[in-house]
Amino acid sequence: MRRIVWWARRDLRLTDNLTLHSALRDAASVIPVFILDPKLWQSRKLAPARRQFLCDALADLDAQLRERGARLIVREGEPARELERVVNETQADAVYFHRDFTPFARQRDARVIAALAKLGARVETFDDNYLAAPEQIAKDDGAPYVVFTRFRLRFEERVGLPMRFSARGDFGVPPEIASNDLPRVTRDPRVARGGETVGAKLARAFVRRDDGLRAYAATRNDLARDATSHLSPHLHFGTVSVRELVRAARAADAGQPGKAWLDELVWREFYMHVLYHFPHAARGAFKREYAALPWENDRATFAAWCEGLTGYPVVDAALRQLNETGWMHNRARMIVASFLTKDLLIDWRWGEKYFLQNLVDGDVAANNGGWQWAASTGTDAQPFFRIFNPVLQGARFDASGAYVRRWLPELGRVPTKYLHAPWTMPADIARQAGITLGKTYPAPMVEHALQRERALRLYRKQKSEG
DNA sequence: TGAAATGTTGGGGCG
DNA sequence: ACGCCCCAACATTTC
Repeated sequence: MRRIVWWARRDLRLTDNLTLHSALRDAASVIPVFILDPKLWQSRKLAPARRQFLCDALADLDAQLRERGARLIVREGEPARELERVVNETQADAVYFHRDFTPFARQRDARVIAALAKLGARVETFDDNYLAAPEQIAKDDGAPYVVFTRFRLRFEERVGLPMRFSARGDFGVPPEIASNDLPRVTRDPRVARGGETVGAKLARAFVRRDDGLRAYAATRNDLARDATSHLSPHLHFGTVSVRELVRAARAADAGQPGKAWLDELVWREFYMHVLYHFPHAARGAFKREYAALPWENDRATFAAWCEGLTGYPVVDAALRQLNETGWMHNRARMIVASFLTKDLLIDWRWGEKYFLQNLVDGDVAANNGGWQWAASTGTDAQPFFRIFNPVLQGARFDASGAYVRRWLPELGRVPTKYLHAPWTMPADIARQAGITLGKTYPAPMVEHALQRERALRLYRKQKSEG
């Protein structure tokens, strides 16, 4: 009787899961395993919000498996070694898992495949959490794409309406092997709940609601409304199926706004594609002429950015939102990234790392792509002279000031007119609003106009020197 | 998926 | 009536 280990990673769901579907099809007994890699799990830098979301997802997965008479085996340790053990203990014939394309994951999986080959266990991998495999999209000459609009054209040619893979079948009798308890953390109610059950509800609501998918193009930049889908952490951990999302969005026939949202999924594909084909981008600038930009990298300045103490309200509100909830509005991500790189002259990789550690949806490929876009070092990035003005961005995308007031209650009584530039407030109004710059709220740590000029000089010089 | 600088136009005030 | 200036509004160019 055939036993197959389903090594669950970033596919923590039963619905429309190609790997699970294949295991149930091929085996009389399927053993779901999740491995906590101490390299990630024990890292002190891993934000509680991320931990919490993953714990939710594992608990939900286990609960669903129990309804099917199975359970989730949780192990902690080096993946290759733990899988060897599981295979030995269960006498499994094969291990199935989906491909993950980050450099770290590819190395890890190569070790796993080598270790299992020695044991004589069959390994099969599947492409599950992207719509297209990285090899599937290429120019006519076989080269990978580096420009989004061309990538999208080819993507639309090659990727139709995705299939659905059922999880029909029997898991068989759960093996009597050791499992760690499900990891638990103290829940913070400000952090989004994880898990397939929540993800499915969120997806359904977003596609159906009038202010969801149908309004996306018009509302997505409104910081206070926060009308984006919030599905990114679910996409990262695979607690929703990206194929299911495409089917649902297409079925909703939401016109142009729906297409704008589907485009965001294509960006996700594009950034994975780029990282896969250009691994050097994981470590530094995709555009090599910007590999050695002389960043100032002042540690105290960076700390102020992290804590949301820059003195620019829209920037500070965004960082506080991140620190308190593990989430940041996408428009705000662009604003703070522009500010870190072009106003504070700090290496985008510092910000990239901070995001990856603290965002619940922190995803190597999308995060790297986004930061390189903002820093103008990436594929199809914004040109270096596009520099966001944090005051104007605040006024445009948080016109009512509700976003800033929500995350910076100390500015609650500042009139909207001055909210995004409190240093311009006349003394008597500041007194009435209870603001003493430098005390109740920081004075701006840099002058935007000045820093903009410095950034322009820096990039221009670097570009000419190659 | 910018912003600032610079250029152009046209209406109104004024001598 | 006319030229001149000012400047807001809009357009274009530049970074």
